Amino acid sequence: MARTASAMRGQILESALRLFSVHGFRGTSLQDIASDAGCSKASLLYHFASKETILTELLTPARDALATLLDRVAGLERGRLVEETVIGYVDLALRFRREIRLLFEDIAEMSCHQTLNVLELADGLLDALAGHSRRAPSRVAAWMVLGAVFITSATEDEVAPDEVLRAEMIRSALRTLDHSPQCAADA
Amino acid sequence: MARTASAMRGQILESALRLFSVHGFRGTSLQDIASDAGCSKASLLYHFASKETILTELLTPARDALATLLDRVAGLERGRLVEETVIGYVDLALRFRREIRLLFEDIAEMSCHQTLNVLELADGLLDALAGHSRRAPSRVAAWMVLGAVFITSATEDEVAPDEVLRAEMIRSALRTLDHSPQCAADA
DNA sequence: ACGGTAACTGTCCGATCGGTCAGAACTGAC
DNA sequence: GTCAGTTCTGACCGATCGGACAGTTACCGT
Repeated sequence: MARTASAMRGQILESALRLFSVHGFRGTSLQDIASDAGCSKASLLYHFASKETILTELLTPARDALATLLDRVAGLERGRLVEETVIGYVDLALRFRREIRLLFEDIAEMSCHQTLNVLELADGLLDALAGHSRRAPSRVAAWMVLGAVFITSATEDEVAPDEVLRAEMIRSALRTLDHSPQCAADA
Repeated sequence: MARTASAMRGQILESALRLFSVHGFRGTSLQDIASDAGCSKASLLYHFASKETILTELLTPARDALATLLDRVAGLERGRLVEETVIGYVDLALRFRREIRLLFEDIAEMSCHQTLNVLELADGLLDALAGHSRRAPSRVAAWMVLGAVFITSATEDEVAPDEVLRAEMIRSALRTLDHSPQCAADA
């Protein structure tokens, strides 16, 4: 074939991003990418030094964009700081959706394929968090609480002692859901 | 050796959970688990039918606990529903921390080891979201927003059109941070 | 003491992976 | 047409993985 270098490179990156975001980095082989991109595995390694080089090249734009955002808000006073950061972060996350998805590797795959059908449970949890509401704001907020608690509890660095962490997570979650607590502090 | 069956099984599960939560499922080999548990790889497969069986057995308690929670809150009226669900979910997440961590596989590993030092950026983002505050409530809320936006934007099912999603994410995030918006709707 | 059974292991296997390499196929400049 | 240089590929390699299996060891009821 011998197309121009940049064309094949672009095709490879596109295929890689798509496959990575579905099956994860480890779950996608060079052969998978090659088949999808319509070239040989050896051709991949002609254009990219290694599998990891492909990943790096895919994530670099998102990384740079985040760095730029942090630079931009660095000098702001506290009032504007939080707001600008939030807006910028949300925009970034939406722009680099597939890149974020690939970071999750195979959480989704693992959840689906397993004997334990976690998906159904997640749906139930989501529904309860949204107070059975089907309105978009409630659903979005429910998703956010789901993710927030999930990630925060997986945090490695000790943000706070467990008791404080628990109390703050509950309060923040109820705030996220715009739910005025009735007796949030009970066990 | 021939210890009692349950003792070796327990040791294997313990080693597996620890290694999975650090290096991820795919990133941990049966040999790794065997070495850590102090037995042969063949011994693993005597106690467990396959690698995946180990994973299933590890996740089952968390799955069951979540199912129990959903059952318990199923009949509640809306006022109590949200609150009980949030508290129950937070407690579950903290109780099954390591299980959750293993679901993330190697996000952490990927972030660290790469040329792009994402960790430093994440710290910066966290700091900005917390409005430079070092107080625990602010830090926890910042972590929650970080995770919330991250996961919500990775969502596959269309919760809402992108514009709605964006607006709701921003509003919810600011609510989570207990930040009264000054002009949250601007671009 | 002995035989059955549960616990355990060394060794091997096929599959798959990321990566190498020599050379074929194609291109554009002259 | 020729030829240098780029692009691409089939075939191969070593490593590693999950798993199979026959055989060994330790335990225990009788």
